[in-house]
Amino acid sequence: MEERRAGALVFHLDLSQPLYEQILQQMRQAIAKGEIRPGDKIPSVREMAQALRVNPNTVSHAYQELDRDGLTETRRGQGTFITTSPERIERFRQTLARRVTQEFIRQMQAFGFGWDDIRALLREAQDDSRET
Amino acid sequence: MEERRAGALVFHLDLSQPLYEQILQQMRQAIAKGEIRPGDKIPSVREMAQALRVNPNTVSHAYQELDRDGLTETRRGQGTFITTSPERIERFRQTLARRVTQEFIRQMQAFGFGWDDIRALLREAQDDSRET
DNA sequence: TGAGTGTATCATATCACTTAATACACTTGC
DNA sequence: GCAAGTGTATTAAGTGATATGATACACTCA
Repeated sequence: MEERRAGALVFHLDLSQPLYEQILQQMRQAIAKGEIRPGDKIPSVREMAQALRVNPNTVSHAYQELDRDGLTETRRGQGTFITTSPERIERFRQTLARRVTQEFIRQMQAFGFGWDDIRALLREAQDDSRET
Repeated sequence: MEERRAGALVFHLDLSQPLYEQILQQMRQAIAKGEIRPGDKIPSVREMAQALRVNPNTVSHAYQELDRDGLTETRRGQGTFITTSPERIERFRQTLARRVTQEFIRQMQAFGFGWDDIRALLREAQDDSRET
C-alpha cells in the first residue's frame, strides 16, 4: 500500500493484484469522482510509468482499458484525454454501480441472506461509520 | 459454467477463476445454507475429484481451507466432516456478511456514491427482482 | 527537425494454478 | 494382520497471466 504521486493523482499500489488493474481502477475512480475533469489531459504513458515506478507497457495496458470504457480518448502524438462528455462518465458510473450492487446481492443471497438481512447489515454499517 | 454433481451437491465450474476457489466458495455456501448439515461427512478427496473431473490435490486444497475456516473437521483415515457446532457456522456466516458488506460500501464510496445512493440502488434492485 | 505522444514487438522472468505420479500415515472392517 | 479407504506430502512438469526491458514505429506539434 505504498503511496505514489503523478501530478494531482495519488496512487496506492501493492502486490496483491495486477498493477495495471490497480492503476485502471484508481483512474476510473478519479474520473468518476471528478478529481480529473472532462477534457483534461492525463499524464503521458512514460511520465506515469516513471512516477509510479512501473513499466510503460503496464501503464499503456491500463490506458487502453480506459479507452474501452469510453472514459478517455487517445489522440496519436498528443496524448490521452478524459472524454469531453460528462454524460459518458455519468453513464459509466451508473452502470458500474448497478453491476457492483447486483454482485453484492448475489453473493449475500448465495449465503442465505434475504432483503431484510441485507438492509439490517447496511444500517449497522452506517451506524458504525457515524460513531467514527 | 458447466454443471457437475457430487452426491447431493451441485457444482458450477469454469475457467474464470481458480478451481479450488470455486470449490471452496460453493462448499462454504452449501454449509452456510444448511444444504449439508453439521456432522455430515463430505465426499472424500478422491471421490470429489472424480466427480468434478479435477485433480485430487485441487480438492484437497479447498478442503484444507474449509478446515481453516472452522467449517469442517478432518480425521485422518476417516474423512472430512462438517463441524458439529452450528454456532461456528453461524459465526462464520455473520463474519462473512459483514466483510462482504464493508467491501461493497467501500467500493461504492470510492466511486462517489453516498448512503442515499446506495439505499436507492438497493431498493431498485429489489423492485426489479419482484417483477421477475 | 526534434521532442514528445501512443503503440507494437520481442525476449525474458516470475508467480499462481493445475495436473500427474508416488508415497506415507492413519482408521476401519474383515 | 491385511486390505481398502481416508487425508496428506513430495516432486516434476506444464500453462497462463503479469511484468519488465529494450527497441522500433507512426504520429503531432512547436
